[in-house]
Amino acid sequence: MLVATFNINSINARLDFTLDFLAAWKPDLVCLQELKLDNATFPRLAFEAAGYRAVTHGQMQWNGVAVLGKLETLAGSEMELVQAGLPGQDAAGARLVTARALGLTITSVYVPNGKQVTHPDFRMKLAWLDALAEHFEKTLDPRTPAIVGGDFNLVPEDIDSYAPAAHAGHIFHTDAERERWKRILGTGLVDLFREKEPTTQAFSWWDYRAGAFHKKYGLRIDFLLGTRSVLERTERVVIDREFRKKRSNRIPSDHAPVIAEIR
DNA sequence: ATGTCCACTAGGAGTGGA
Repeated sequence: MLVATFNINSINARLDFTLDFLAAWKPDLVCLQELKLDNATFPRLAFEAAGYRAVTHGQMQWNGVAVLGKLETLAGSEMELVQAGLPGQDAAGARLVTARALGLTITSVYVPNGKQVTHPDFRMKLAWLDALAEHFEKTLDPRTPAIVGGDFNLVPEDIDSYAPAAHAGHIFHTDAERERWKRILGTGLVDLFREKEPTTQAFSWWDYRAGAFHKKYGLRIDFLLGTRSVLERTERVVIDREFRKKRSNRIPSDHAPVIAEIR
C-alpha cells in the first residue's frame, strides 16, 4: 500500500498536476493540503473519474485539506469523516481533516506558516501546534495504526534545511517550533522518512522565488507520521522531487509529494 | 535574500498570503 502527502497549492491551478501524480504513483491514500477552495467547489467528479474518493475540509481562497482514498483499494468499504477542523482553532482556517479508511485513521494537516517570528501569526502558529498536540493526546491511540500527513511548516533538525546556520532562530527553524514538533511526536508518532533514512538530506519544499529549486535551497517541511505499528510495516519513504519540476509546461506546486510504501 | 505563484476583487492592476 502507498500512502502520500502533497501540498498542491490550489486544486484549481493544479488539478491536472494532481491527477498526473495519482496516475503515476497510484497511491492508495493521499493527504492533500492547500486546496484553496471550499467543499462545494471541490472537483469531486474529476477525482471520482480518476478513481478516488475524497473527504475534504475546505474554505474559500486559502488553506483547505483533504484525504483521498483509491476506490479500487476501498473496494466498496467506507471512508468516513472523523474530524473536520482542529478543535478550538477554527479562526486559523481549515487545516485539519481526519478520515477512517482501510482499518486505519489518517489525518491531513496544514500548519499555519507564521510569517516571521516577530509577526502575530507566529504566536498563532505555536498555539495551533499546541492544540494539535493536545488533540492527538486526547484522540490518538498509539497502539493502533494511525497516519498523519501534512505540511508542518517547520524544520525538525538542521539536516532538514539547506542553510540551518543562516536561518537559526528564524521562521521554520526556531526552538519554539521544534519543541512543539517533539511534543506532537510524543503523542505516539514517528517521522517515517527520518526513521527509514536517518542520515539522508532530502527536501520537500523550495521557494518559487530566486531560483531556489535549481540552487537546491530547500527545506523538509512535509511529513508522513505514523504510529509504531505503521513504522513496523513501512518498507520505504521517498520524496519525489520530479513533481517539483514543470510538466508539459504546467507550473508545479512549490512542494514535492512524500510517499511511503507500507505492507 | 527574494529573480514567483495564487486567489480575490473587479472588470485592470493592486493586495495579501505563502
